[in-house]
Parts: sequence; structure tokens; C-alpha cells
Amino acid sequence: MVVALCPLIMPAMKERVRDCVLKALKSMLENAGADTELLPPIKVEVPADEKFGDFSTNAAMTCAKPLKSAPRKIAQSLLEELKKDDLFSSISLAGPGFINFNIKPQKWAEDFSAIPDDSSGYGNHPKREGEKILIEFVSANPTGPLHIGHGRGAAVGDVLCRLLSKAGYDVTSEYYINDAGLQMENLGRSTLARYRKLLGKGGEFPESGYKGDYIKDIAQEVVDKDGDKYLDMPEEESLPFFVKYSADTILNGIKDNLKRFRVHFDIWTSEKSFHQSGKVQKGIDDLKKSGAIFEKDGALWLNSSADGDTKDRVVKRANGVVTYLAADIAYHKDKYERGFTKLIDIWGADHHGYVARMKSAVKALGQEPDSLETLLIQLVALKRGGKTVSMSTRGATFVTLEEVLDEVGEDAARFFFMTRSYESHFDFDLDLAKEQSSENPVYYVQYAHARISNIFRTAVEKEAMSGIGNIPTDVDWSVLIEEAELRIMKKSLQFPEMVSNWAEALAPHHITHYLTDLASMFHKYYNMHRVVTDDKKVTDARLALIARLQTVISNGLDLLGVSAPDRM
RNA sequence: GCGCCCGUAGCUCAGUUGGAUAGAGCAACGGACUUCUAAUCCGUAGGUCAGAGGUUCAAGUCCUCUCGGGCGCACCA
Repeated sequence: MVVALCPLIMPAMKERVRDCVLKALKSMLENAGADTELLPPIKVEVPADEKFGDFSTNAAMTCAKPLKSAPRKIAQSLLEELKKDDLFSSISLAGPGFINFNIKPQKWAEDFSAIPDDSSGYGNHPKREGEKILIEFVSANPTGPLHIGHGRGAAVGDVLCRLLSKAGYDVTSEYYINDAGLQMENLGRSTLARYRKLLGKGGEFPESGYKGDYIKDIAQEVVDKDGDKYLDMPEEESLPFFVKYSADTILNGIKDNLKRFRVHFDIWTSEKSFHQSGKVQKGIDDLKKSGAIFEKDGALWLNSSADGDTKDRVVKRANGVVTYLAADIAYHKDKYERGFTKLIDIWGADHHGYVARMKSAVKALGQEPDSLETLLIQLVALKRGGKTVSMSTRGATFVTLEEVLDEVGEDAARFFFMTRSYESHFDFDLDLAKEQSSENPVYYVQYAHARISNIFRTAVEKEAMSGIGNIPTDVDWSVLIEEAELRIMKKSLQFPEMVSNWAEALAPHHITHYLTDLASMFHKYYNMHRVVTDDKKVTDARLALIARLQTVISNGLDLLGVSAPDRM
């Protein structure tokens, strides 16, 4: 009977090495009559430098202290134990006491052959029970178009959703629409002023109004549709229309942008709805009872300074109007009530002063503060003509996400955003991005994918394969003896573990680096060896190899939401 | 003044949660298409990891301080 090897059930190579080391350590301790409880945590990892082997462990070094013995001496006796194992082709002692392992090539090939050859899901982890994650991101006010900074947050949030989901977590994405408060009135007034001006009635433009051209466009739409209907109406009557019309129009534009950018939201939640449903007031009342909210100077305050915030924060002003924080508390309460156990909020770094009060609010709600994780996306400094473009929605000096997408494309923008940690400032030089678009790393990775597809087309043409998708089976993997081939197998096999690591670290930028490495291995291989040759055995094995490599590349690109073209 | 983030090659940034001689892309220079796509590959060059202490077998990574840059310090959102 043939047992199908499933890459998810089969322990990864690293785990098997780890087990071997632990076993050897134990037996060494027993032989020495020592207490096996003495075992300190050990690490098995892939060395940075390939010449140190496939894996290495620091076991001998961390054991040096409890065993009161020299690291190299311990390593020597461990080595004797480990040599009995069938997994390794060589084991050696190096440096201050590292033990380095090389795995037998056929063991790598066995594992590698279990990767699907049809680009179907690889690296998917089984569902993890217990945790329900909500990722809230972008959440830009519907007062203006998305700019490049929003684009970064959108890309990070969306990729994190894809990543966590692949890693087995239950993830939901949500956009919080800040459609309440003073800024909405400000928006309505701005449109109204432009509307009046279009109809020849001057009047003052609001001092802090939104000056962008998109406001004029919206006003023009109103003129085209309704003529001068609102011109002589008292402002109390016309303003609500202008607020709603402007916000709806802008929100629709935002939705279009995000759709084009392949950023998906499961849920769109309106801030206004929390005010209207009374949940904001109820949230305040509840926290008043629990003592987290107190009254002073006629206003209501959240006692956030007790939790490390620099001061207490007003939730309801003396004039009876609630603050943004009050609505946000109600919103987060609602998230927990919907059953989410882990909240990830992705904010612009300029909101970092907000973290402490939100954590405090979460605690006041009776939740574990650590159940809320705030990721701060550092600001994007946009450069054009060597100069930094300041970005202010109200001042109307910004480059929109849409403009960037027009210039560099969705694939490049998404990939580019993910080449850096979101914790780092990001200089986005538009001229450079445009100029070097053909040199962008995204093409490097996509090209590897396309080249593989092209090899398949050649193979079919030369009748080495019966058709596209008919990857040879019954492959003799032992003919793949080239160093470049083994490297591709090893790197590919790291993918599932990497998915899990990246997800746990909430560090999506590693994906692009991994893919660039993998693509580089392929391009080198391509330049050194031919896949379609006169030797059928070798051709079959190589076709099987690159089919699996292509699976990993396409799964990686899919994580990034970047296309995997068959031709370029 | 207080708080958060950052400081690594000329530029933009990684650095596998503390490991071995610190890496990649771009820019520069020199090579490789009669071949499955040269959007590729090979080679050369580039560093006091801002600085000073500390923690330990081991620090770019952790702690303290100093310097430099960004961002925040609202009864705006």
C-alpha cells in the first residue's frame, strides 16, 4: 500500500532533526547518570551560511552550563549518538560548539515530491481552534480619496489577512467608516461652498474646509443633477444632503480604489450607526458603573492615566457631545460582542499616541489588554522630482493611491509595499518607481513563474510532455544531483513553516524576500542547466521539480495578492 | 519638556526573535544570447551596524545613557 505523504501531516525536516537531537541529548544524559530535567531549551535552525550545512544546533552550547562541561566536549559525545541516525549524510562539529547537519539528498527528494505539482494550495495549515481574529484597517474618513499612505496600510492589512488565513487562523477583515463628527460637517460645508460658487453665488469657503478638486467635482455633479435646488435653501436643510452626498460619493470612490487594489473587506462598519443605535451612550453608561469613567468639570473622562496613558481622556464633553474615543470604545466593545478574541488594529503611525487610551478602554471593557494588538504603519514619504511631497487631505496636496496605481500598477505597488517592514519609514520615489518599473523585484519573481510556464510549453512542443499540466509522474528523483536542484528543494520545503512564522510574527514583508531568494535560485539554475534535454529520465525529473517550484512561487504570490503570469 | 518609532554599503532596505567571516536590490565597472524568453546569469567593488557603557560562552539584535532624524502630545477624527 502506498501511503500518500501529506506535507502538512508529515513533520517538517527541521522538526525531525530536532527530535533526533533531543533523543541524543537524553540518551547522553542517561548514560552519564545525569538528571534529564537539566535540559535547557535548544535551537535547531537553518544556518545563515550554506557551508555550515542544512541545519545546525546550539544544543552543546546551551548545555555547557548545566552540565558543567565544555561545549565542544559535549558536542563530541552528542555527535557519536547522532551518527547512528539514518537521516544524515554528514554531521560535524564547528566553531564554539555548533553541530552542523547535512541531510541525505534522497530524504529531501522524498519530502519535496509531496508538494503538489499543479499550483494548488501548498503551505496551508490546518484550522487553529479557539482564536477568532478581526483585522481592522484603512478605515479612512470618507472626506477625501485614499492616498499613498492609506495604500500602504491597505496592502499590509490585506496581506496579513491572506497570511493569517493560510496559517490556519480564523480571520475577518473590517473597514470602520468614520462617518460621524465635525469633519463630516466640514466636508458638507466644503461641497456646499463649491456648489454655490459654481452657480455664481460667491460666499466664503470654510477656513478649514477640504480644498481638493474632488470636492468641486462632487459639487458639479449636484449641479448637473439637481440644478439650483439647494441654492436658496436654509443651510440647516441643505447641509445634511451635502454631507451625505459627499460622503457617499467619496466612500464609493474608496471602495472602487480598494477593489482595484485587490484589497478585500468582509465587513464595512459605520461609526454613525453606533451613535444612532445608542451603543455609544450605553458603552459610556456601562463604564461609568464599573468606575472606569468619571465626571469632572462637567465632562466625562476615561481613567486611562491609571493604565500608563499620559492623561485621562474625555469621552463626553461638557456640552453633551460625545468624542471620537467614545464611539471607538463602543465599536471595540461591539467587536468583542461579535465573538472576536483577538483584535488587530492597523493605524498610521501618527496615531501612536492613541494606543495607550485604547488599551485602557479594552481593559475597562473587561478584556485582556493584550487581546488588542495595534500595528503602527510608519508614514510614507512620497518623493517626486527629488522633493518630498507633503500630504494633507485638507490641504489637497497629496498623491492619490489611484495615481500611483496608474503609474506603477497594482502588482508592483503591492509587492513594493511588502518589501519593507511596516515599522520602517518608507520613501516612495515615484519617478524612480516609474523609471525602474522593469527592474522592480516583482518582475523578477513573476518572471521566474512565467519562465517555468514557458518551459512547459516547450516541453509539450518537443513532446517531452503530453500536454500542459501533465507533469511526469513516476519520477526518478535520484537523477537530480545538481547543487542548484537540491537548493531549490530545500528552500521550497521551508514554505509551510515560513507561513506560520510570518503569521505569528505579523511580519508580511518576509514573503517578498523569501520569494526573491527562491526566484534567484531558479534563474541561476535556468542559466546553468536545461530542463528539456535528450535524456528522458532527467527531463522528467526536472519537469517535476520546476512544477513544484512553480507551486510554491504561485502560492507565495497569492499571499501577496500579486498575479502569477504564465507569459511576460 | 514628555512619549513612541527609526539610525546597518553611495541610495533604498533585510537580518530567521541572542549565534559562526553582517546580506539583498538599485546605482558603478567588466563579461555571457546559434540554446527552454537577456525582465536573466557570472564577476569586481563597496561597512567603526550613529556613539559610549552594561548583561554572557556569544550582541546589529537585550538594558542604560548620549547624539541625530521622524511622528505625536485636543473636550479633531
